[in-house]
Amino acid sequence: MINKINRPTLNEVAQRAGVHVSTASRALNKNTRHMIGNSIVKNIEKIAYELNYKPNRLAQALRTKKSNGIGVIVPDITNTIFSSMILGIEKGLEQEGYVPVTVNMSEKVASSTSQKIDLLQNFGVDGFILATGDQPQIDFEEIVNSGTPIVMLNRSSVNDNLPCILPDDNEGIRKAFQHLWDFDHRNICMISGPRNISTGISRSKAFKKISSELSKSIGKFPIIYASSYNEIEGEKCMMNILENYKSDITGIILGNDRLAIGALGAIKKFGLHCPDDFSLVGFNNMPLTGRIDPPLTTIDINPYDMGYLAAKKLLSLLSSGNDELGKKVYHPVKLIIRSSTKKLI
Amino acid sequence: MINKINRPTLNEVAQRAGVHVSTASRALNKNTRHMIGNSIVKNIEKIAYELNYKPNRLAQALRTKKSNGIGVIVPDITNTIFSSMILGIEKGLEQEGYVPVTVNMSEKVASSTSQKIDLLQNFGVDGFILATGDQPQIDFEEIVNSGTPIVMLNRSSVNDNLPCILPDDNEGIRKAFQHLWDFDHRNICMISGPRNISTGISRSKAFKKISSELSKSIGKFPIIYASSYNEIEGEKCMMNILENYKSDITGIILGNDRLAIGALGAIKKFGLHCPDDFSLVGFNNMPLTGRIDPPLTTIDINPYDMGYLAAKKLLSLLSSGNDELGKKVYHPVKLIIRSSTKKLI
DNA sequence: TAACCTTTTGCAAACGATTGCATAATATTT
DNA sequence: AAATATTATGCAATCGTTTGCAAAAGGTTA
Repeated sequence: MINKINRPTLNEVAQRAGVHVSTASRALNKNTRHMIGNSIVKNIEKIAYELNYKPNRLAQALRTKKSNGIGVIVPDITNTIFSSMILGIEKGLEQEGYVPVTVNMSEKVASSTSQKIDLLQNFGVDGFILATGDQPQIDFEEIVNSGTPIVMLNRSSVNDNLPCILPDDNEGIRKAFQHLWDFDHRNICMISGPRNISTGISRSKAFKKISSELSKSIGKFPIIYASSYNEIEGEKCMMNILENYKSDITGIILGNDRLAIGALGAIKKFGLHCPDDFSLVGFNNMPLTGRIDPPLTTIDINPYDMGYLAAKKLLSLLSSGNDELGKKVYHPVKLIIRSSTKKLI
Repeated sequence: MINKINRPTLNEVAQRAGVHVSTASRALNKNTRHMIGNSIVKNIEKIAYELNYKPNRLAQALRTKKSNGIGVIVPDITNTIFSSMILGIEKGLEQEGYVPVTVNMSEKVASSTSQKIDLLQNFGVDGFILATGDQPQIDFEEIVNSGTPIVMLNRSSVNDNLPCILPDDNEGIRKAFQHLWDFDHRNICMISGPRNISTGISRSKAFKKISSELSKSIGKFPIIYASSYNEIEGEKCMMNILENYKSDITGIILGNDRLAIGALGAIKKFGLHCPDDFSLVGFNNMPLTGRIDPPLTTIDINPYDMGYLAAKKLLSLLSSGNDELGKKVYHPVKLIIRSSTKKLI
């Protein structure tokens, strides 16, 4: 019923130029242009331009098995961390003519991730960037089981056989911890993200490692695990601390900023004050964290750059097949000191 | 060099079943299944399942000129308003097997929007949802100039010949205004979004209309235009008010929440207080606006629902060709009263 | 001038599905 | 039983590109 636009085809261009379609194809393609006589190339180019000819990517993809599309899977597009990553990916891909095709995992679980991968494969994507947040034990390489290259973003692969771009959680937690330590805090606790999410695991692990290194047995360093990465959980966990550890704890490192925002709420509700009573350090440096009360000290992970890097890594995999950038890249993080931390008096 | 997975083709399925590929095609297609003998259909289905056959969408799209992809263009994916819309779109499309292919406009301008449209058309998308933020005078219908249906989201079309889903800006501003009025504010000003963005235009227009209706010449109702929708501009505009209108103005309606957050910063810097000295009403109900200091009174536009609606509208256009839902849909908005507004003493 | 390269172009087969048309097989009517 | 209608299947073209191979045209060498 709805008839689509009749974009000019290569055939039409060829006919106007009085040549065979294959000649036109070669003339318009950088790698085969040299096979065709110079004046003919010029003529075909002129006609293609006049007709505003654009190759049909579907037909190209079908023939060449190369779609110039990259499948991107993120857990939640409304989380600015991930949307910034997508922006970086888009930027990184566009120079080579690739386009990200993004799908969202929102509420669904493991089984559905492979469905999404399936869907994207049916669209003929040339590669994947997976920033899924779920259990690290799923082996995506097996799911894709083909030569289609994969880059993991913001999470590591199950048996380290896929390249990945990760925030340097270890350094981030170290900087957060050191910052509190420098402010004379000795009883520092962590409200960590869930144990079934890769960053939840790595950040709490880093906390354990660094606290044991730095403390030399002075101080207490409990970890409380939130069951998900949101404000409500942050508030709940902070309540727990206020009720059980109140007398000791003065410094708190949060698994991400959303937990920190929730914790801030709990402190306020309890009639206490940040940073006077508690110093808090978040993670991620989400937008607006500098605008809340108090402006949050946090770890900046630069998700845009991470996305950009992931794109570049994937492109290098696509062109060369081998990955010059190394398997695992820990992306540097920065401590952003604002007003939620204070020197202990 | 990289060899893609050999997904089973329809031909393979057909061969195993001992039938011709066309028979297999018809057997697997709902609309043609009745043409094929029952036992053969069963057998083909069984084999297709065993081989995990999935049709190659590229080939399908090439043949049928229907890709099941919907092109979505948004101005900024990192803005939660738009990412929520995308989520809604995704949800709305998925029941019919359509998938959104989203591209971002970020820094680029008009000329580039048509480039993106071009790109998406080369991917063979069946329809467009355009949530671009730029000048309303661009006629997208002309750019697409074909039967490909378009739905505008969050902005209206140049000559009202495209269906669109818009937040009910008029109602939103009315509710904001009425709320301040009920709190005895009589000198109410607006810090509006830029004049070259559709919501900037419609919201300031609504403010003018409602202020003149409601005031009966009591009070002052100036409008200040921000040059873009961000915190820095909000701060700048608020500074302007603090310096020039300080003595009169007590209520302020902001073009969006980001402007409101900036304004809040300016008030603090000036040593004044919200809501004691100024009552502020934002627009959009962005995440976290309930967590800042003070929690922001704002207008909720429910971008997820808007995206969902846009998807449904597009689907109805695709299937029937005519748009039962009406050309222009104003999506209802809600006043969310928090703590940035206060009764004038 | 014959023999042999090079360079330039066209032919036709792919890629993996869909679909109008023809035909074979079966069922129904007369 | 013949004629006709119905149902089930196969054939082959098609969508718009790309690409291996063949062939033609022109140039060089002996």
